[in-house]
Amino acid sequence: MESAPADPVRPVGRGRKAQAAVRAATLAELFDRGYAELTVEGVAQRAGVHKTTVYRRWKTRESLVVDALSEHFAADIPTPDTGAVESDLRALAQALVESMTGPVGRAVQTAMVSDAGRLPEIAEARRRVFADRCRRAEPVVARAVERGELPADTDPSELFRTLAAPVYFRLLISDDPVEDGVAEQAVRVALAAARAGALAQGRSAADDGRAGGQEGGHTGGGSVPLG
Amino acid sequence: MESAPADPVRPVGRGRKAQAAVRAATLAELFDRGYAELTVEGVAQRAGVHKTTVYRRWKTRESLVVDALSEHFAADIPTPDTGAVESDLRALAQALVESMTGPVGRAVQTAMVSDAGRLPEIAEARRRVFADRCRRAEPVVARAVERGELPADTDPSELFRTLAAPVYFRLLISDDPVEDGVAEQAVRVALAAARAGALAQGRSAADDGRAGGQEGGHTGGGSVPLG
Amino acid sequence: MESAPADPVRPVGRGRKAQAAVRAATLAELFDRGYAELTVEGVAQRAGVHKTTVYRRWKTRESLVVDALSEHFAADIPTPDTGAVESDLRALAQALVESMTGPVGRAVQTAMVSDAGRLPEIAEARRRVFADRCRRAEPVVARAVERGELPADTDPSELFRTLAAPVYFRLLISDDPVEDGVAEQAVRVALAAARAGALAQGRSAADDGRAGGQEGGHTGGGSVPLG
Amino acid sequence: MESAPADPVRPVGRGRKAQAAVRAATLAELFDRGYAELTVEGVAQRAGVHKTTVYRRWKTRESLVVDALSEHFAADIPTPDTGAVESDLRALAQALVESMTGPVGRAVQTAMVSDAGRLPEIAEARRRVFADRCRRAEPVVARAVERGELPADTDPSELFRTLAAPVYFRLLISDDPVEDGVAEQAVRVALAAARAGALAQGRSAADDGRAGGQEGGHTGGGSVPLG
DNA sequence: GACTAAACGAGACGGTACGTCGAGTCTTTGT
DNA sequence: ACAAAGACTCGACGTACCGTCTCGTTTAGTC
Repeated sequence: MESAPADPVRPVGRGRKAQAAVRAATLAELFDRGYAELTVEGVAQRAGVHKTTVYRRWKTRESLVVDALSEHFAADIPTPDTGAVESDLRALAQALVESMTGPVGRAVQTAMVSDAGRLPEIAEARRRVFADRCRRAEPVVARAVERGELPADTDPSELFRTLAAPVYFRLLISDDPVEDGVAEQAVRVALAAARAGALAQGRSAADDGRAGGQEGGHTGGGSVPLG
Repeated sequence: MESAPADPVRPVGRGRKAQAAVRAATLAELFDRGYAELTVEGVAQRAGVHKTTVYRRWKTRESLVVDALSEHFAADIPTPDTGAVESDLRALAQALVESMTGPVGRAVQTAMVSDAGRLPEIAEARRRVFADRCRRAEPVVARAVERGELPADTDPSELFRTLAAPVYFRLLISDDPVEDGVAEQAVRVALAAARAGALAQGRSAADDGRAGGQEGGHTGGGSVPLG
Repeated sequence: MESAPADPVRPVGRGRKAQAAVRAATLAELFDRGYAELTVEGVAQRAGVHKTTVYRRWKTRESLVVDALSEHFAADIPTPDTGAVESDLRALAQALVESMTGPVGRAVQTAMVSDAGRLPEIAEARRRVFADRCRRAEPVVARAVERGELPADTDPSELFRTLAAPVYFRLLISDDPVEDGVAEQAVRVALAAARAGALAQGRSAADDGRAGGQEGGHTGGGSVPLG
Repeated sequence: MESAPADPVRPVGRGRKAQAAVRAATLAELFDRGYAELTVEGVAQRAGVHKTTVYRRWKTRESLVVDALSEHFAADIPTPDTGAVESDLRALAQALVESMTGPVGRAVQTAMVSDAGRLPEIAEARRRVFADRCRRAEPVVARAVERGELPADTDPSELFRTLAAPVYFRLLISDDPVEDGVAEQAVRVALAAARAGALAQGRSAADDGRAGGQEGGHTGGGSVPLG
């Protein structure tokens, strides 16, 4: 997501530290003031760096935010294999909760659905992340079905959504606290639903049929006569 | 949220129409460009009105957004009473889905969790709305318990959250489409979970213990050394 | 200078009083804040009248100022005839001094050379006033010459200017006080100069030769490349 | 009047030229439109510079005007010593005339008595300039008295005022042309008056007694009930 | 250990938008 | 009919930040 992060040859020295400071400052400002109120000058000042130093590496305010976030929103959840669905799901849910508690995680998640989420790169990353995670749930479900713990037609994506939705809902939508019990509760609900066959494939009309277009997504679209 | 929207006596003339136009333009800009990129001049131009006319009634860009949104985020969901939990919940879920599909609903909901959600009034409203809706679920649950459709200790708030979370998740977090099946699916999941006793009161540590403070909420807080 | 000041028929009632109040308020604002800082709203408020009431009678801020001043800058100096030049001149000088001491006189005179003086009507009036006054000096000089008090070729205009200049200079240019002695001093100087033949006609190249053009007058002119 | 005009080290580059252009444009606008109609945007445009560039160096419209004028209103008149009063005074008068003919001089002088003259700095400068010039006349008078050309009690300040008044009067008050003969005429009048003892010290009550307050000066004062 | 080239601090600049004030115009309401 | 009230357009104010640019000044890696 950066010009040449893999090339450790040239900018090893002084620049490296400054870059890290700027990225950290960006996250901090994102947390304190939000994307809309984030200013390059504020970030620079917070990083103890001059404005031009920021602009030297990042063309725009947007790319700065994208870069600062991109370090974190790829922090991936592992695919658990504990031998039982319940503990598998618990591991998944706890990993989710942990990834979004703490200042950095919170800042990143909040930013992802805030106005920063309208940036194409962020929107793309968000979609990719959830697609990845849904796919990550597939082996878990497969194993559970083999073990006879879940119905054969259980939809992994739907299971993952059911697991993740309450966590995100509490954190980003309803401002309810996200505490330990939340993960446990999500597991219970998802498991009960899955066992009851409520997460069977094909029953949801919306399923995964969102191939292609995705017009009118989060980023809004053309002019709409709302009035 | 307004001085006297029901009183058509005084400001009937030119001002009334202009106000409505500005509010509509604000929502449209919110949808098209997002809160961060919304400019008063853009709104004014879109409303066919001069910038100072906007500032006459709204002190700041923020209050303009708050006012434009406040007409819609109180659009309340009715308390259904159809004689059966399933249809009650279906009515609830469908009302939710309907309230956030269509350009206006989408713009409002997106704005609520975007940077506009950091505005104290918006954050307050968001919390109030969900608290209201949770309370709205109480009679539904009570009747279901009476009818023996749900366990006696079913938590209405948790039920509502389980119903609402997937809808909001798809719309705002994962950018999945929100279609007809989504409401139905949410009902199935919530019902299965409730029947399985997964939504029993007291089992969730986070329960409703968020009395008072709610410090460190969505609006971010003091400076945090993220780096 | 007004639409119909001589017609006392119609606007006797409420309007009459309001007009006077506005005019007085205009002078007061002119004195307190100066022409550049004079605002119609300030005048209206000071006059206890609504802005539109001012605009009903005066098309522009400028015409308001012109009208308010025009009552006073025509307040003419009488042509004295006391039987001796010295006392004639003294009467003239004292009339001048009196016309510009006191708040109103001071406000009017200051306004005349301030930016209000760029208004064509004001510039015109100023020129007319001084031309009139120079002409007013003619009989005084004629009689003095007859009496043998002054040289035959004494220029009345020049005499008047010599009399008036120090008074205006102190009031408007050097901010020196304009007190009783000033008039007396001006008389002595003018008399001494006239008797010494320093005010003889034709000696001043600039004399009254300013017929016509008057390009580059007080009002400034076209664009000049000063840099 | 500037930070370090003699130090050509630092701001040599782009800034220097822009500053000069803005100052020149300010004078030009002052001449063309007057102080009251002078706008920062107009000045910026005329200087071929952006508005914010003007505001970067000058906090307000007023300080811009003050700075632009301050380069010129200190342009001092030399103290002549030609060996004879008449030629000394002639040199003085001609220097005066020259300093206020030509577009820049005219603009500056006009601005000094216009509404810009209400600015404290301008008023102060105006007073200081005339005080300086009066003092400058002292050695001229002293030498003339030694030579027996003028009465011993001749007041230098009064002499200077008598010399300057007609020039300023023609330029700023009566809009008469200021031509070559004017200086000559002023010298004749001043000389005649001085020789006749009309400029003796102590005879003018107002003399230099303006110690202290000087309340109600050119800058206007508190609210006065003119009506 | 001196040299070179990059990265940096500093800050002016053209721009866009902010939120405010005042000029004039126009419409509505009350008398 | 006219005056009070006030909403509206328009233009300028003075401010903050954006992103670009050009200077000197470190300072890191090389010779």
